[in-house]
Amino acid sequence: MPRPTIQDVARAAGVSKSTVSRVLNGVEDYVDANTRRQVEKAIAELEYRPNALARSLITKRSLAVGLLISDVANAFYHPVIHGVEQIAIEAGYDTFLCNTNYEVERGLHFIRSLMSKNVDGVLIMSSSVSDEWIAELARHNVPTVALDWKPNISEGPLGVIAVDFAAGIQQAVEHLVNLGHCRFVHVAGPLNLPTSLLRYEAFLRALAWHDIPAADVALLEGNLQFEGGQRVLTRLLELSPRPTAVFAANDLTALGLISGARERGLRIPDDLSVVGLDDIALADQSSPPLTTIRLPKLEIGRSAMQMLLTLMHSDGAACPVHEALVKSSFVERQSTAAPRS
Amino acid sequence: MPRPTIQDVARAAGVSKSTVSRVLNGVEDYVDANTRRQVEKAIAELEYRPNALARSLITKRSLAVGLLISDVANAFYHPVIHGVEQIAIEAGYDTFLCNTNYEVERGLHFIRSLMSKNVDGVLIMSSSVSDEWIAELARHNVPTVALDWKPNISEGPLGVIAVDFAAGIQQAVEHLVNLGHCRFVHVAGPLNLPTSLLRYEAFLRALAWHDIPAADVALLEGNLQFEGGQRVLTRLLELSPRPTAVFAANDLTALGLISGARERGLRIPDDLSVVGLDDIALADQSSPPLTTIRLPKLEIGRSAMQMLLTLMHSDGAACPVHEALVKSSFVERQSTAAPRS
DNA sequence: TTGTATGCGTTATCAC
DNA sequence: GTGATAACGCATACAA
Repeated sequence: MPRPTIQDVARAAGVSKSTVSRVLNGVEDYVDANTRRQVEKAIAELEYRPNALARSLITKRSLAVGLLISDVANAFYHPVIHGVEQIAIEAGYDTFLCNTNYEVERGLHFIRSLMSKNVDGVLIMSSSVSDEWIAELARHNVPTVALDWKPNISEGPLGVIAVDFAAGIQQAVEHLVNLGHCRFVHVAGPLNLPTSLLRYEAFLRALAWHDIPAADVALLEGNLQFEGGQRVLTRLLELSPRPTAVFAANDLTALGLISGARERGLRIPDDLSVVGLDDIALADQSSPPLTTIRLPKLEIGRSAMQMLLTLMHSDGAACPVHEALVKSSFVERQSTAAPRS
Repeated sequence: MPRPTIQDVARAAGVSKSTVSRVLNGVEDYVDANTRRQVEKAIAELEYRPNALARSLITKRSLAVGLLISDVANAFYHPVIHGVEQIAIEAGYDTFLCNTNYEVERGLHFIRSLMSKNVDGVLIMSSSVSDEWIAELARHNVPTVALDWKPNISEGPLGVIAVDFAAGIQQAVEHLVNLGHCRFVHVAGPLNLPTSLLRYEAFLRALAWHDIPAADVALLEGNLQFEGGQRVLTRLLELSPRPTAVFAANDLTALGLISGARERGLRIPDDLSVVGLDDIALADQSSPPLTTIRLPKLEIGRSAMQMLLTLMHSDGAACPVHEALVKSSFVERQSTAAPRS
């Protein structure tokens, strides 16, 4: 037996489809109390549920949004996802979670799939935003909010959650310099991502402020993942002179570095100070607990979804690109100490 | 400008909708090579993408499946999700990932939402499967595969991935007994879940095999989460006589126990041996690395999706409930040792 | 207050 | 090979 349709309900209640439709969406549309009860009874008995496809085919809205992230296994996204879902559920929206797996191609596939399913908006919380994604969405006028993306468009249903890394990085650098460090490395994310360079430059600026020249800071490329950190440690050890402090583009990389260091018998923080970025849950459970720069992850998720709601509801009005700024802050734990030498 | 429809393409190519539809789904349906190129050109120029809603409204298939899990933040699910997506993508299916947040109500909401979106099947990889969910899906004939669920129905488009905990638990118990332990605790998941009792009973049976009476093994209730493990440690310490070894229902709980123990100055494994279950990625990065029982997580995801494909394609044929068994195995690391006393 | 008719964007069943 | 035309399940303008 196939699922009952609105027609079946109408028959069972002895009314027409439109009447059923009215009690279904019944806001202000007056329908007689008696017939309403008839219809509700029929709905309950048949366990009727409206077909969301048919409905959104005609209303042009699906009460659903897409949420793209790079990797569910990356703990950074967990509070973000949670924050998004909090607001979404409150507002009656379903969220489709899509794992891009750090692949541009995969993300594009999801975006097309989401659009073909008429989602009302898309959240791109992936650290590896592709301009191509945004372009595709903008061209089709789909409300979109992206995390940490430099808008090169100034108009449309677009929003950006910008992260002010500078503040936290400043404090971290001050901390390291005060400890007496003077040879640094930055292990960046993939260098083709704009955000990778932004973090690196903020690091350089903060160091310059303390009269440390760019020449004293090496740059290595990681992949924002744990095993990337492990791997890159080998190359870090080949650096000469050996750096005493490393700033990783994210906590996962930092934890990978620590793990790799331990395997080689190095002691953290005595032989190497490590600073991460994100402050994922793991950061203070690791050993040693990770000194890091905290991003307000739950808030990022919440305000992104909030902003998306605004965009979706300000239907069509040609608005400028929305922007929100969230701040970072420094968290001192035990993966940093004065250099030994 | 709204998204172009099949009609727009037809006009642009100077043909009818039907022809466009043919090249779209073009299997072996003969369409003149010339007109085909005309149509493809128009499609490319308009960047036309078929509306998945309208399509599945008539085909009754959406090429999408729902994937319910308890919590994206629980690392156990990451390889499972990955495995599901591997097979799904291969087969051309999209997956909708839904976070039940360990709440029955939320899961039910998702299931209804998925059904109303005409998903072709549902995967319930949540550790807290509700019979109500399965009933709802079965009643509407939606192909479903559940993890670790005791079927009380014998027919329908249903599949079960059963986990053989016994083997791994046996080995773990043997390991502990050989070390000289004789006073045990089990920190279970929520006791209203059937799977919680199954693990507990398997533990008791394995101990009985070594002539350890049920009286010597205490039972505490956790919640399968890290902080639950931390919390329950307090109650563990109040036990008298103090147990020397604890078997946790999952790794998260075990890691929470270890974290709680460390806070109170206990040393693991000297003061307390801890065995987990799952073997999540974190397990061998923790300190000390966690002795645990490994579940083949990727395989669980892969075979679940594989089974779902089978169910979805064996359309309507009244088949018995499919069942697959995956095995557990013991992994010795460093959170277990001989008791001190 | 309720019913009828039309259309959303597809695929499917016919004719041609 | 190709083009009308009828569904699919629903919402909605309009008529009653």
